[in-house]
Amino acid sequence: MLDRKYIVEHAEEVQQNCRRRGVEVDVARLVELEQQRRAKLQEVQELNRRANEVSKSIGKAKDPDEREARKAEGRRLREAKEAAQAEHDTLEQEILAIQARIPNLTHPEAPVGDESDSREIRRGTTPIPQFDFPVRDHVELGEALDLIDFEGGARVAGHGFYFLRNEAVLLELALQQFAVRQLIDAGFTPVITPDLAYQEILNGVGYIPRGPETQIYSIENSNLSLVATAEITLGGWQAGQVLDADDLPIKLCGISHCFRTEAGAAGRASRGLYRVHQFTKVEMFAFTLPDQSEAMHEHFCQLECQLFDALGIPYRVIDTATGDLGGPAYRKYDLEAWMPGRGDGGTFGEVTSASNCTDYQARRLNIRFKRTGEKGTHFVHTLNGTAVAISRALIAILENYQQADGSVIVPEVLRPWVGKERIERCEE
RNA sequence: GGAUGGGUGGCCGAGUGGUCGAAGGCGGCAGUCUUGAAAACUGCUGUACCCUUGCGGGUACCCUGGGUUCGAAUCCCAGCCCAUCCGCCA
Repeated sequence: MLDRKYIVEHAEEVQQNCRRRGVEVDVARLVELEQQRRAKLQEVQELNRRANEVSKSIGKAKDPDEREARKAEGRRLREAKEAAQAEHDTLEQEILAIQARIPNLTHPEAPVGDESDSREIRRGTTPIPQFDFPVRDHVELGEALDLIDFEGGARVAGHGFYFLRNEAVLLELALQQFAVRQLIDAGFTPVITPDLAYQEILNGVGYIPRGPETQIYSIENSNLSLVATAEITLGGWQAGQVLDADDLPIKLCGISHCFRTEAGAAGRASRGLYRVHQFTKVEMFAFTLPDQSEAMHEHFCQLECQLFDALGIPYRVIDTATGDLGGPAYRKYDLEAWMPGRGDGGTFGEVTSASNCTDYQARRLNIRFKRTGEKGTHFVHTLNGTAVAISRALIAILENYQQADGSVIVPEVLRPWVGKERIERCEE
């Protein structure tokens, strides 16, 4: 959510920003309603003030008649106040409905346009592999090597679920270990978070559970939902808190399961592990001072690159275009790994994403900071970035490291945890 | 699942109808003292919003939503959440 005052004072700029981000919102209408609301608020406050005055005077009134007259006066004022308050609240609701749809401001260097305008800003150190044999995709490899069981997953929980088996299990654990290790070294506090969160937390972070187009699984008869990412729980962790400026920035890396309904995603390039209903993810998250967030964003992107370079997976980094940023992000870098088995002859597929949400999430989650000795509070900035989304990382590893004989080499950095150099199945 | 007890300021914790935005403590800020620091002592110290060029003034907020009342942190109703104990269980 953007600051109301800022919207009113920069209506033209905000309207323009909405256009660029492909969101249709009537900012002028909000400004108009806000003016009405303020006038109404003054009316409410004035009536309240007078009613309070009357109430205080009742104790002093000696004469019973006088007393009754005062009471009647008080009653009348409170009723008038209630009426004005109701009008005010209606306005407030209308304003909020508009305000909630306004996306975050945008970094001036973010490319303007839709997905096709996103800008490639960098490549990984690993070159795209050339194969002199027919390339298999991860589904074939996973089946042949007995690593992934989609049929079993579907039997138990439906399409989009799967069993990881054998070395795939070791790879998942190794990826977690590897990522968490690197991040601890980079000063992150490792955290395993709940896999469920309250509605208000989801909303604060910017997810909308229980809508018709929701991506979120909700628990019946409760206001809990399964999280779609640890961003939700890590951001929610400090909801409603006032942090000490001296404690910032706070850098966390959280491991959680991620659940997504992927409603309406059928038919998209989503074979195998690419678009699943559950996966594990190691997520980076930071609470920072406002003037720290841009540097932290670069830091996140840097770390993601470092991880995928170390894994030996080719990738490119995308500076996401305005139309593709979603609501909360001020700027977003996506890291797209080369997936040789995807599409026709291989394509890049998104594996991580790092967003600077500035104070957009913090305002909804009500996370502020205070400088010692300074009056008042300010909203923190929040950032999130994927370290490793296991399912997609698995795709990239299996497909890039496949060999002519159908085996898959284990990335060197993961061998300590996987315990072998090569994944292969002996014919029985 | 059963039984209790709770949700009050940055934190802890008093407060059962007006004098309560709220005692006390911690933390923070300023000062006295000290070569400096610590300790001790003194004073100040919630948040949001509105009006005002400024000085300043006002309104709301004691989990949420209803209700009673001229007036509610305080009384009534409903809900949400948290904690502890017991049972069950990895």
